[in-house]
Amino acid sequence: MSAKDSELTGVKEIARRANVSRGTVDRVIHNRTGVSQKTIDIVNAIIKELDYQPNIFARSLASKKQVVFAVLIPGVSLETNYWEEPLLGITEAGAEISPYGITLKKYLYDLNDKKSFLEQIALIDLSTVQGVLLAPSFIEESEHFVKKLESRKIPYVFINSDIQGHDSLSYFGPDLYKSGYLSAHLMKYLVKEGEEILIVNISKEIDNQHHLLRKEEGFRNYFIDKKLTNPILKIDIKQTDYAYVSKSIEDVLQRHHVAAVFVTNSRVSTVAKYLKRSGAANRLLIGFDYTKENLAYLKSGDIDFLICQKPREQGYKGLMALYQFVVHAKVGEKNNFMPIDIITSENCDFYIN
Amino acid sequence: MSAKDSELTGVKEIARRANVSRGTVDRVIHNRTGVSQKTIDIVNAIIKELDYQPNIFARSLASKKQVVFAVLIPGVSLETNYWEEPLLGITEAGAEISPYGITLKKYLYDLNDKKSFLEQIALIDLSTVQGVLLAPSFIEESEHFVKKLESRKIPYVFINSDIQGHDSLSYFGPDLYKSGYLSAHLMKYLVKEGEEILIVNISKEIDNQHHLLRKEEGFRNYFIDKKLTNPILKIDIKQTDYAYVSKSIEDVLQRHHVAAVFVTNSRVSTVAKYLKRSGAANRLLIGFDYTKENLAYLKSGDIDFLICQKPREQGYKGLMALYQFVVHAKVGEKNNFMPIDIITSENCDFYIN
DNA sequence: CTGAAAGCGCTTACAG
DNA sequence: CTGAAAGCGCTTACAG
Repeated sequence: MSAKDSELTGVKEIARRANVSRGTVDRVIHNRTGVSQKTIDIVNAIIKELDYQPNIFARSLASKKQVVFAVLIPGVSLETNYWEEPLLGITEAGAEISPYGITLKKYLYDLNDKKSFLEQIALIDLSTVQGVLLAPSFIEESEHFVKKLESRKIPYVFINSDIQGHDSLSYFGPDLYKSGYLSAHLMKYLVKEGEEILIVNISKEIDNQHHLLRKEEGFRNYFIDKKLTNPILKIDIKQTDYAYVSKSIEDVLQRHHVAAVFVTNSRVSTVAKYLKRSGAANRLLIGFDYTKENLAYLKSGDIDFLICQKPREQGYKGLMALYQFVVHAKVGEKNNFMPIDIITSENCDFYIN
Repeated sequence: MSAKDSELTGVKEIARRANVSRGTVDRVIHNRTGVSQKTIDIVNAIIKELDYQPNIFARSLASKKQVVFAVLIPGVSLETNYWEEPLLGITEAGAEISPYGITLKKYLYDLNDKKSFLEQIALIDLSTVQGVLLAPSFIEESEHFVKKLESRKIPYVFINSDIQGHDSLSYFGPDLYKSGYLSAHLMKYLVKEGEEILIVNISKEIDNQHHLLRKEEGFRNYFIDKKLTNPILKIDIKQTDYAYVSKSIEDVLQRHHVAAVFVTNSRVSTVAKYLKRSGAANRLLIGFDYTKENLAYLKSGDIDFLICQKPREQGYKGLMALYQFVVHAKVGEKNNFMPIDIITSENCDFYIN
């Protein structure tokens, strides 16, 4: 009956048309070895002609293969609980896709310790992993790692910060440059002409590619673009403990009359603590991220603005993108910049990451 | 071999233990008729004991049933493109779950026309629908409709506004009361003691259960809670065209010295237009939603604050909740209140719904 | 009220 | 390099 035309799809039909067995079609579909080039070409032509879409239910049912994704991000540190949020998003997405046979393996490193990053990488058995979600905090080491992934054709997604020039599936995170630029825009409202502004980078690992520097660049360029004349000072603080940070800030403040401070990451609470204790809290203070400590200082008025970029959503969407690609062969946008939220003491109670 | 212990799961094992056929187990699982109570009890006991989780791949593969969800929301109207956003979120979620055999049928009604709501409902063939996502804009009519859904055991999810006391699967949308309350909190910063404030409700269909009134209530209660003495006026405008709205506002402004205006929905742009034209734009103005028109008036300074509540996310998450329930039998949170975003001319460029 | 058999669209050994 | 057969865990008729 011609009604059977509607069945003209699927592996069986491809096999029929190509005059081969279903097993051979399967081999071609999965690029397995042991098929003559001639057969490969014939089968592929038919696949294309039919616009064949595999039935993922049947596929998953038949191949009892588990899909494993490795997640490589910082753990929560003493100084900041920022990474709680991305992890929550990742866990949420993981729960959603677990019915489809996806398993997550989490590798948490210490943001203050490059060695721990390498250690965690060493723990990942790439032969058992179908995709990687990672925050490439240490540029050089990350580049080395993703090259290894590329050579094994394991897809990977960046979150939180990006490394250009690599073959990542996609990126979910802030537009670092723009978030610095927006911070400067806010700053403009807060300082008067000619008043001095201090940029503070706090991280044990500031090399010349560090993502904090992208924010700084955006910040500075706003002032250049708008032809503003405020002097901009900056310090790189390479220890993260309170004693060291406060000492560093103190040094600058003694020598300069600083009206406003811009801290390029979530460690702004450490600065707020110092300003408050030293009685210098009337200085304006802008920083990043909705951590517990930052929130407290925001509410007490010691931090004026926090810039937030949906850390939870970064994790959620990053993992989903990996899933869509690996399971459904769907490729989404490569660069996915999160909205830049401005949090003040007025709306912070209503903010959800 | 005892290694086979690991297979002790699935329909086959249940059937073996219950001494019945797999067909009978299937009947019990799906509450189909034609099984003796005794058999039902035995099988259910074993299901519970085994904590049986059906394999959704096998299920979908075997039962070629398509799942259809009906989506009942307002279409874009002349006065506001607000509903573009929820629809985008719904479409996005729909694309994600379409590989799992889910189809969407969209029924768009006119927010200004109760009749169109009923007409769209009449178009929905409930016998072909496994779930409904709806914005219950007209309370009474919605209640009638969801009662019908309940009697047919069709699950449904509310977005944008909620109706209490019904058996909805869940709600995704603003906490209306709180968004009014927050608006008042903002308002407090903007007006001086004793200055008059005007509340404006604009809708063709304001009955005494209308969701705009919940926002008004929140707004008023803030002033009561904080013991603020500002006189609060209010008008209900039951036509949405510019001529009518402007006339209504004009009437009030001539008789009262109003310092600030609070419009309880996205039609704030109509008010902004009037205030601007009449040269009264120095009055403070707060309203709702990130529509094209509102954005323009926000940028020009005629609207001071917009309250937004993630319309796209409402649609996306609402549909996903329906999917999780119908396909995976997963029940999520019942009440899902969206974050309340405050948009100003400063951060509006970075806001994404 | 119940069972036996076929089938959903793939993949996986195994045999050649 | 290729094919025939069995099987993944369910559901669907059909027969009784």
